[in-house]
Amino acid sequence: MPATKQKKTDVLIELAKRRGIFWPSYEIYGGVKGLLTLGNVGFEIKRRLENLWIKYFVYSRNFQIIESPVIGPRPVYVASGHETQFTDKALKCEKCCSVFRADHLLSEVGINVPEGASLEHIDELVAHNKVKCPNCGENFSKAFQWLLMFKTEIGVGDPGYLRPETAQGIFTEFKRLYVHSRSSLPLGVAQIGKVFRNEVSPRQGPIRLREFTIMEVEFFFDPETNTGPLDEKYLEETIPVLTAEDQEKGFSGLRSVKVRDAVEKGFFSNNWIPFFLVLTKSFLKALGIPDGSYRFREKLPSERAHYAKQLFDCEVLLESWGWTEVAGFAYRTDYDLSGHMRVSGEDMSVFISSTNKKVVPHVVEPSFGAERLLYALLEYSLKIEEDGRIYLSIPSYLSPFDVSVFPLLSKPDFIAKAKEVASYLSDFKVNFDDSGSIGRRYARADEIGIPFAVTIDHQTFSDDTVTLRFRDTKEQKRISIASLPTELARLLSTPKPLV
RNA sequence: GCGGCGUUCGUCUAGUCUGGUUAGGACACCAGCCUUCCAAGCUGGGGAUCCCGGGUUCAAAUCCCGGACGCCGCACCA
Repeated sequence: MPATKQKKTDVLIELAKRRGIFWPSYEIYGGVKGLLTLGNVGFEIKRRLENLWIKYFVYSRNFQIIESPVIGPRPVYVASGHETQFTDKALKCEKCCSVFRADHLLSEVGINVPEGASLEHIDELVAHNKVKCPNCGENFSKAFQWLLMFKTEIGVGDPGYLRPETAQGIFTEFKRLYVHSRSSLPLGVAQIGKVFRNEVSPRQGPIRLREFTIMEVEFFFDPETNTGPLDEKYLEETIPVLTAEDQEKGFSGLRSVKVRDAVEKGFFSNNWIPFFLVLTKSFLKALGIPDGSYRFREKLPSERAHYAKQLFDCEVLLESWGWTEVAGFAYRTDYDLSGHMRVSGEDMSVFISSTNKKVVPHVVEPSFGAERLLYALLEYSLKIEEDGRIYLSIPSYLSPFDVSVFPLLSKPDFIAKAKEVASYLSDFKVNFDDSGSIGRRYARADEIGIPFAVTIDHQTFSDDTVTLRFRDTKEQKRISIASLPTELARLLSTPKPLV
């Protein structure tokens, strides 16, 4: 089948394996669902995507950014509510091995399971009511915890968990972080790192992973005094929204909402959420994800995480997986800090001088999935032309190399000169390639999205000029070697956030 | 986890139904020649535990059983 007729997803997954963007991990042992290895190319694109996120969500707001441990002791996830909320009690049939959620199964046969019922209590209910497997009618083995967090042991015998979100590593350090920001609110603290979720049955290839990278900000504020930004430029922005109300009426598209109107109508539970939505809009633009291809969907009460009072997902439209969550925006109120106060006994409240009150700060959390954004970026940059040419039209500042340097001919004098130019450009990440023909080298570079190519040709030897080729148009211009650094720096500069 | 379908060089695949040569091809890759700008050509080369384990058979990529992984539905997705 010609590439032009194939699904983008298939072309992209094939390209990803072939050229070192990403592939399933542990293939020599048969592979493990939901685990992915990023190759040389994928690693660099993801790292640049993370750096761009930091520029937008950390540096531009003067937030802190920290790195906390991946492993947490059990009390952290007792306080956060994950140990009870992120766990299901399950029953497994002794004969056919079907697994059921205990509370769902028992309530289906008319038995009410109290919140937080122990495993022993569930076993008693099953035995007393003679509940059998609905598949084959056999007995169940003892009820067990179906834990969506990966459990581990710290030292000998101390239970711990791999974090399912980076947030708790910020909440637990809040007292110190607050001091570091001169004991003042509002305060934003960001973190980028791996998180772990033991999904029952991950599907959707690179989209649903058991281990992935979260980029998130915990934004602490006093709901009484820090009511959110009100500058004109921000209020005049529009954002694509699908409201809970629309969804209940069966509407599934998006509507463009002016921030000022939504704020005046009190649509958002606080004014920081729309601020982060507008910032996200400008971030997605910098990733090359076009308007109309993403929306902010308000989650229905039944879909919300246990900690969230209001929750929006940012969803990007993908060819194979439809509207796909790439970011979440949660109003976590004082749920987490209060939880840690209760369990640890530490006071997490702060004193607000203007109101003369002690408050536990409230939190708004924008949280992004890096691998999903990477995938969306790749899918939207993948171009498949009629003649079979495949290239990634990645924004220059996110590409895996800054520039290629090629000799026009694979002859010693051309190669030596090309190496000299490559080393002159050592402030950039250079892809040097002298194998095959020049056309082949351009094609290879285009395929992984390298935006510019410098070619040493015959004229170079007489006047120290080279050709500079542009990936998307294949056009070339002649430029002196001496002016390359300045010109490349200009072409590779990153855009700035809208707000 | 359940049901259906699938898994063969780096990639895509032929072969499997109907067991029987050194598992064939295309593209990619490497070396050399050629080459004054877009995957050209010529010559040569390296590449496959046929997903894994077990069984049937004189003989298994091929048939049977179990498992892993993938896709599609169901369930699950704080």
